[in-house]
Amino acid sequence: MADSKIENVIGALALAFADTLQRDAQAKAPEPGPAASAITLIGHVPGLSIERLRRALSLSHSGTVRLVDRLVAEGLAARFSAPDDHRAVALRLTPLGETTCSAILAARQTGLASALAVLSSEELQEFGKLAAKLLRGLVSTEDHAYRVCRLCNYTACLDCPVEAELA
Amino acid sequence: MADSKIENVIGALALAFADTLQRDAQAKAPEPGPAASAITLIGHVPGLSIERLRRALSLSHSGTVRLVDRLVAEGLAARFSAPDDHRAVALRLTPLGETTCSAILAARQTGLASALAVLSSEELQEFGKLAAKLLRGLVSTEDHAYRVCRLCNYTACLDCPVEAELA
DNA sequence: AAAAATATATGCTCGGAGCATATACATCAA
DNA sequence: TTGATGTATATGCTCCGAGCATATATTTTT
Repeated sequence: MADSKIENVIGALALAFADTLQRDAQAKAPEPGPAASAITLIGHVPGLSIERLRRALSLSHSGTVRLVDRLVAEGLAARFSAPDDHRAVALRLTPLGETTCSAILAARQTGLASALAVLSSEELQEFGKLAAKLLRGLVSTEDHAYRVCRLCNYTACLDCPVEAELA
Repeated sequence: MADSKIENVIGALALAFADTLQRDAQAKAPEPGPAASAITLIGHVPGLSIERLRRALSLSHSGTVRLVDRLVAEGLAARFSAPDDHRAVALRLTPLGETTCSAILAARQTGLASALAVLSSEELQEFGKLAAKLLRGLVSTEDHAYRVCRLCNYTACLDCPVEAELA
């Protein structure tokens, strides 16, 4: 099999996976777009600032502020003043936000698992090993790491290759 | 390695790959969003109708019509009446559109190749084999196939697993 | 031939996203 | 301490893509 063909197949698979991942996640979010990622990120990093969120989501500053406005209006998140830097906002999920976050992660997990079900256990292990190697090669900065892991279920990702690469 | 962790890693990798893929592709397109996919799809399927394009891009009808309006206004595509169905529009790329299409595919290819460079040749073969198996399991309808392959370089994808699955 | 379905086009409105700007706080220099 | 610069957040303004509802043309079905 020629390399260019392999690259094509991998690219198509990545698009397909990312599509279903985002579709499943967004279906449980209050609105389409980056809201689902914002919720899971805040859920994983309580006290996250708007600026870090902005970089993780690759949005403009005002876009991020408005997104947070909407999340707060929906009762999913709340603003606190950051203890260490009084300019910054510390974002946290409300109990309702936590529930939504769990629903998003569960939906994402279900979709992924069913897409991977065609692989045998050995194949899944092998695929995961190579995926981890690729992931380590991709992530360089902390901002990029937040971006890549924006829909991850962190409780399931102890010993994450992204963290390993940054450390 | 627990399955849930493997799924997490694979999901993150898919997001990361899809991100760079779309970023690289959109950088060569006249506008962000689905324009890059529209151009490569029309490039691969000359005579494509707006309705098929709509389904491949998961847009509304009016959104697709307006997108095509813009592509035509930019001189990248042209509308013809379809020979078999006089209701339908047959879309084709102009020479300028072909150039843009090639640039998009080349940028996508470059980004993918560099992301995959950390794998050895054997690992790449193995990863591609498993990716092809996953892809075959994912694609069911022809519309979905167009969607999955919306940024593929079709000339590099002879004997594509998606086509194999549909046949 | 009439009715239903399909493909495209367009007026209208909504809402998310960015730009420019304003304010508050932090940090560094003198 | 004070002043200057940089950083974090907020908001008025505008633009533009996206969907809804509707209209028209063509094909298919009855």
